[in-house]
Amino acid sequence: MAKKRRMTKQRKKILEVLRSTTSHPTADWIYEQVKKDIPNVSLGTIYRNLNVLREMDELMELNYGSSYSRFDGNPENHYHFSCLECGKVMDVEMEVKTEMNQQVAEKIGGEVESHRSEFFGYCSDCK
Amino acid sequence: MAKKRRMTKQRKKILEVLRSTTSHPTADWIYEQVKKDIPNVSLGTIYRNLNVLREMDELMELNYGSSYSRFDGNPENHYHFSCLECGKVMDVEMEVKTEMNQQVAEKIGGEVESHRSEFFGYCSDCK
DNA sequence: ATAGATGCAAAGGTTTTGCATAACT
DNA sequence: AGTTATGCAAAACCTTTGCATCTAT
Repeated sequence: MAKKRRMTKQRKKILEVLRSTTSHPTADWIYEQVKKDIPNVSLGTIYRNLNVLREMDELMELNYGSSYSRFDGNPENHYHFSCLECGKVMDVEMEVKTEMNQQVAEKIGGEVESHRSEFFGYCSDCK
Repeated sequence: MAKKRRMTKQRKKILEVLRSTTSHPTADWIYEQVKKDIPNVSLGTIYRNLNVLREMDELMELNYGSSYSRFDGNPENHYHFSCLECGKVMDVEMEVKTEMNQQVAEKIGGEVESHRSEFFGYCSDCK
């Protein structure tokens, strides 16, 4: 059976930070924000909680190209756009094409639960 | 101007390994294969060449979730399926929906050059 | 001849972990 | 009380890099 989860002040604050931005922050940025409230929080705690929260489907982990992950506090499935110039990652407000899942399931002869898409190009500032 | 590239035996062998499989191998797996022919090849050379080959658009780098990259010797844009049970990554033989790029460009007010999609679920062996 | 590539080993940056202690429920 | 989480620091992990040497063109 699943483990019981406690809502510690660290975990609560991490979620709060994630929910209050649409900037898809890195673990380190989250660490810096949480430290403002809980000065002696450790990076290990940030990583442990990000993993727990991902298992709880409270966030999405993104990793496109860069050597570090970014985290998205919006657990609803949605698409992302990544600027090739400035590296910014933004949400795309477009409905997810779930019908593609069925098409792929037929192609591979398996079951498809979800998909993710990332778009690459130049944002309005950089183009 | 772009650098001149040499076709060393290491680079040639790495490409050969990549082209001869559809298994989306890791750098380490490629290293093991190349070592069979060139026993004293170094991992650094594998990584350097994978980066060069990516710049030359001879391969695609994939990084979904896991902590290490996988490489795809098929440089044509195509979709991938990743099995949540066994971790296998396979190509999806379906045409890329390029019309989505334009839709996203309008949403974000920028330019979109490409997109990639990964489908998640259970393959025919695991479902 | 010479710019580009290699091998080796060390360094790099991100993420995970062991352990003793603290704190939710 | 009991078990889950934290802080700290060390370790793990994948990838990159410096440097002397080699090699493709």
